[in-house]
Amino acid sequence: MTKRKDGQITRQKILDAACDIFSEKGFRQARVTEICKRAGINLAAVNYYFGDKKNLYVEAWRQAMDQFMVSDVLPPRSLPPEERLRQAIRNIIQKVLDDRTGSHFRRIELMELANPTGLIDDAWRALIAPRQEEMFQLIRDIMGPDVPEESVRLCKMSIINQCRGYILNQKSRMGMMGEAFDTSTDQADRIAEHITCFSIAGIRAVCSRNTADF
Amino acid sequence: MTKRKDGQITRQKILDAACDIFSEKGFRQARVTEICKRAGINLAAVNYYFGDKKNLYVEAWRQAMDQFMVSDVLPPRSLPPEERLRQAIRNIIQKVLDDRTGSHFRRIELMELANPTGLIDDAWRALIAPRQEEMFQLIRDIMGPDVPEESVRLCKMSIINQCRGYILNQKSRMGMMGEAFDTSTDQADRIAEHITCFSIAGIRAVCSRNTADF
Amino acid sequence: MTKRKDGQITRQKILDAACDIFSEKGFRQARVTEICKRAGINLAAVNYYFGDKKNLYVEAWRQAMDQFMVSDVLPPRSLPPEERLRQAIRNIIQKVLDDRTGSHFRRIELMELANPTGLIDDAWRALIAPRQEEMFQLIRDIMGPDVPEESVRLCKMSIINQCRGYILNQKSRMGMMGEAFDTSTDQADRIAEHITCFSIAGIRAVCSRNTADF
Amino acid sequence: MTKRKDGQITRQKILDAACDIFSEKGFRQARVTEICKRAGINLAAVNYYFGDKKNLYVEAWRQAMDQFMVSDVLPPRSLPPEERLRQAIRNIIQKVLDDRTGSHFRRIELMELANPTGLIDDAWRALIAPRQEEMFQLIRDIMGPDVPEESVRLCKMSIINQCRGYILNQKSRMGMMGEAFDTSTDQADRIAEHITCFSIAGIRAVCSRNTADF
DNA sequence: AATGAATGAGCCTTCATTCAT
DNA sequence: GATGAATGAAGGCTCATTCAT
Repeated sequence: MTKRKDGQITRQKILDAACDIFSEKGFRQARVTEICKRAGINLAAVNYYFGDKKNLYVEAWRQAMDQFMVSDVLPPRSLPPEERLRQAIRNIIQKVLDDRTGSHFRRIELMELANPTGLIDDAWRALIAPRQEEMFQLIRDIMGPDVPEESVRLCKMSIINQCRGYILNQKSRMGMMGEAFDTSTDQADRIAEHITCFSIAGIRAVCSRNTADF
Repeated sequence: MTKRKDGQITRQKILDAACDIFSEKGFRQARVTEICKRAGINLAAVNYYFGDKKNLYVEAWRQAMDQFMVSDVLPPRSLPPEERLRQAIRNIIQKVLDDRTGSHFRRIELMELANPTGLIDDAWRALIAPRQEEMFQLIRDIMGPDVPEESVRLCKMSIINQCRGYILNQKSRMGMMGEAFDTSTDQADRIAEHITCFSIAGIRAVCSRNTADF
Repeated sequence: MTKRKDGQITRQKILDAACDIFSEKGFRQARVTEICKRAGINLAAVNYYFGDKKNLYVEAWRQAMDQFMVSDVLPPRSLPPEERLRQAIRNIIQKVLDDRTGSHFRRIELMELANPTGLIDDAWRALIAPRQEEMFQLIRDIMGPDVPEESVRLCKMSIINQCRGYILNQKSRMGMMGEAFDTSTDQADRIAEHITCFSIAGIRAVCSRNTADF
Repeated sequence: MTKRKDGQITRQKILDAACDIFSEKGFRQARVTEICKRAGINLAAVNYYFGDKKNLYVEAWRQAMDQFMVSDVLPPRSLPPEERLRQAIRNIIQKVLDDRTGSHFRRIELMELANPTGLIDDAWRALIAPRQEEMFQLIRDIMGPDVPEESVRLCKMSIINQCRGYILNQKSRMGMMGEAFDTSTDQADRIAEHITCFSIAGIRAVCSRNTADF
């Protein structure tokens, strides 16, 4: 019994280390050796528990996704849509700027977008795509039913892309240009508030442009 | 036809192939073998012309940068700032969505942000950072002198990040969610127009929020 | 018999093969492939056990040094200095002419002198230089305190160089000029005796020349 | 006519550079590229003038040998043998310690002894071995006709090895142990004088030991 | 007479994976 | 349940050599 428990603990340590490394370097650049070293376990254990690197990646991604899902509660529909958007954005940004497990999901997602392996496409489509659909609906609620679908989609892209950008900024000194953003919680809130304010105005503008056009 | 060509031609073929592969896969994941195969030359020629992979990367990046710079004329300052922003965004988006050489620069930049090698930081700082400064000034012109610098920076980030996101979408089927954006010129213009409209409204909102604060 | 052995055994086999090859060909000209072939192991095992070629070289040198040190007991100080010199020279020559592990240390040292890598300078200074200092003292004991230091040093060089020369003779047919020295133990003793006799007389001559000068 | 002259000049430049590099690094560690760079000529010229690296080595060696021979006039036989030995040793040491062309021959010889290629064995046997025979005779003249041949040979080895050692000392900081020998002409004379004094005494000692033995 | 261009062979190293215990 | 040992495949780099002009 205790033995099994140890096994699960070891497995978990590998998974945690894998999340760290994969989110930091992406699938290909991550080294199995490095993951094992960080986990403090034997190199062969990866094969023992996960078969191969690819499967470890999928499992790590699944864990990151679960951790993300658990804490990613969308704001209650009773709130006005703008307020729901505000909370959603703050939620995203806080996790993006969180150096701990909070950013694993978003970082792996980004690495996968930048350098696709195709290994997690299916899981992504099954579990994450619906979330994006919720974001779509949220924006649709703000814009009203009359604007064409493409406009809603473009607004959704604008918001998601604004948030995603901050992942990159954490990874490279290049993006900074000496503008040392400090990523404290306070800063996260200021960024989130900015994106919210910026985007709500953007949405409204796109909205009225569309209605004006027709 | 001749077996020993001009040399500059061969060099150029290597460089072009390198731009393709590096922008597609990033420095580490790019294979010198693959670059040579695409260029139709011997593996050792890379050493002959460029010394090593690192230097080839730097040279490829330099070429991508030159190609980018040549066509990246900022709008004349005589135009009102909003119009200049519109043109600047269209310029960026068109090149981002251009499958040919136009997107090399932005793609390599993205790969470098996601997986920094540090090899091009210096060139980036020297040549690209000033461009970002111009974008900063452009937004400052729109916002006026009274808003705090952080607000201007955040707006700049919002715009750049909106544009950058479309590079990711080109690389992965994941981001699409079946929303097959066609990346024709027409589509590029629609996206650019959206970002412009969205962002100008965003900028103004942030602007008035700031002045209201004080 | 078993396919997976103790590991230390394999490590030792690599090390022994490395001593052979490195002492025969020097660092640069030695081929890791050849070492592995001689050790009967896979090429990648070098990386597994030693990291890289440089480190294997350092470890091989260390082993050669240890084997050398263990049997390199200086003659007891109770003996008259001439007798101590006689024993020291015999000790050196016997190991120089020993085709087995005995000559590894001196051969690698020679290769390093002829084609320095700099990889073993530190270990050399720490462990071997003091030995040379002992030889210096031994000669100083013979010469007495009045001769200038340079004379002692030159005598030390004369003795060491006489011994070293026989390493060269073993490596090339060129030096032989058809004078097939057989390197049997008997021959080693005759060479050692010659060098001793030759050198003691030389030392005394230098000694009296110096005292005559003053 | 002038063209041919240029050709000879180029050929000579290659040869001089080859002597430098080969004597410094030995055959295998010398790089054709480096030789050409030092000669200021095209890489392919080596093949044009010399066919391949091996032949260039042989030719470089031949030139070094010629330069050596020209200046290596043995002392006149009219002098007493000890004086002839003194001059011969000074001759060797001066050239050994000469950083310019003087040391090429001895250095290449040493590298060949330490790491034989076998490429110059024949030339060595034909031209150099006789010189060693002269040295043998010189020592024989000192020792007289009664000592066994092996004793003469061992004395010859003692002298040659004493001289050879100083080549190694110039190449590695290791051999020095902080005893910075300065290799000025003055120093060369002191070393030569030491070896002479040391060796003549040594020869005599061996001599009398032998006669005493019989 | 001379050279720029190009190549092939070989080397060291990395790394995921497999084997035997 | 877990691990130390070992390996094969592949990558980047070096370098002497060859080719065409």
